[in-house]
Amino acid sequence: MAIVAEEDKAPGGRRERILRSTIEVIRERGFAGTRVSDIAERAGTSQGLVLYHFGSLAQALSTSLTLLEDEFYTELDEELGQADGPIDRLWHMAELASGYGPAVGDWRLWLELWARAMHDEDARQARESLDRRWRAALLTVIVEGVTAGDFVVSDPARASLRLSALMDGLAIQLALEDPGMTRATFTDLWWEAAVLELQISDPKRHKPPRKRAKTRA
Amino acid sequence: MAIVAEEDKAPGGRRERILRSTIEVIRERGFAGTRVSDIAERAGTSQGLVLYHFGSLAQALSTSLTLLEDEFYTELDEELGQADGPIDRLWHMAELASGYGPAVGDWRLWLELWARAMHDEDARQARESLDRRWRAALLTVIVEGVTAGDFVVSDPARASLRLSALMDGLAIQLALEDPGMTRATFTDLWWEAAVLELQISDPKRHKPPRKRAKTRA
DNA sequence: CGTCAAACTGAATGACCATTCAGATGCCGT
DNA sequence: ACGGCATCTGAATGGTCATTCAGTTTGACG
Repeated sequence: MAIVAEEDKAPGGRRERILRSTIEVIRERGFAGTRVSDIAERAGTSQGLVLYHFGSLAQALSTSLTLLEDEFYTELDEELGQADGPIDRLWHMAELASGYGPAVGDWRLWLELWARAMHDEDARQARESLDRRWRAALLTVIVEGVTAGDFVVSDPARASLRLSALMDGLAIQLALEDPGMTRATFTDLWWEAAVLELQISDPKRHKPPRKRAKTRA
Repeated sequence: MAIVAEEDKAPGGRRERILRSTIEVIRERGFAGTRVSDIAERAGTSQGLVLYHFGSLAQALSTSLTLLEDEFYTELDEELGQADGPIDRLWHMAELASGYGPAVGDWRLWLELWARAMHDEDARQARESLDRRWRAALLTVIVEGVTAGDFVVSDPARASLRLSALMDGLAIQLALEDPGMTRATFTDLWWEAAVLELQISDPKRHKPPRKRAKTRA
């Protein structure tokens, strides 16, 4: 009889489980604080297996980054698909970024990634790719809105660059739990800037009701 | 005859020298990559001395943070004292942040600090204090400008929060050497946002000539 | 000079960890 | 039932540090 721990629910088997655990540990302890033994313990396996699958801790860390990218992309597409119309989609992005989903708004992980990107090539690429993707999504929404006549901007690229930078900046305070910064303040401040920057003429439909509240892992 | 290495120019003796070296090493290798031996080597002393003065690596790291704070404050006051009038002062802050001076615009160090702040109490306090100070300075300038009639803002606190967040966000790209982000773009994008946010009516005196170009350490 | 404390050194010491390894254990095809 | 391969384990192994320590140098002060 094969012994199957009840934790083994997730598809993908042990290997993927280890990757997920790796991300969780990084989130909690940071890249620098992540040990092979932490990962193994979290995944419910032996240290040996982690190394068996990934060869080294460094490899395990960077492989987990690509899993993170996948989840980011998936979440982004999925969530943006639900909104219709530029204004709605823009609002949805603000919510996502404020920590709504499991991957996109996971700012503690983001801070870790930024710091690591300065010293590690894989991290550098991962963050650049993630960032590019996010900014592209924002740009798309903006262009869409301009076409539809909802937004008025002279330079959409500039606007998306600035609005995404603003998000990052606000996110730092959010991640660091700065007194005076909450998810609500985050979306509030950002949305106000967006309204200004994009000259949103009809921002009446501001706060559509939230949908699900679950958070994976 | 006392042997004085020519490096010993800096006042404050060995102890302070070690702290400076510590900051330099953190800047280059990050908190996680900083070893006692790196610090000792950089400072031209033995490992033993580092521990003699600070007791532990962790203590050396956090003590160096307070030196960093001091330099930050000094630089900020000094630089802001040079500008006159709110618009000028605001522009000066943009320049400072873009990496003009040695401490304030040292964004790689900032990213390191943010990441460490999530796991280390001393770092958390240092960054919060630094951040508070910076935002307070910005707020002061804004209020000054409102009083003088140069700016028009309904909520100065909100404005300063948003403008400093934007700086942080742009700074990330600068620190990470994102293609398409330079010091010039940084000040450009930020200034444009400031003009919009503060309704600067007379932004004619945009780019006063730079002064000195030297960089400490 | 001589003494004493502070500053300083460099060679142990020992802890912590990634990595290796010798071997279980399960599984699949025959 | 059996060979063979992938998966998996836990106990070594060894390297990399922070930290300790026994002792040397320096400088101030009598």
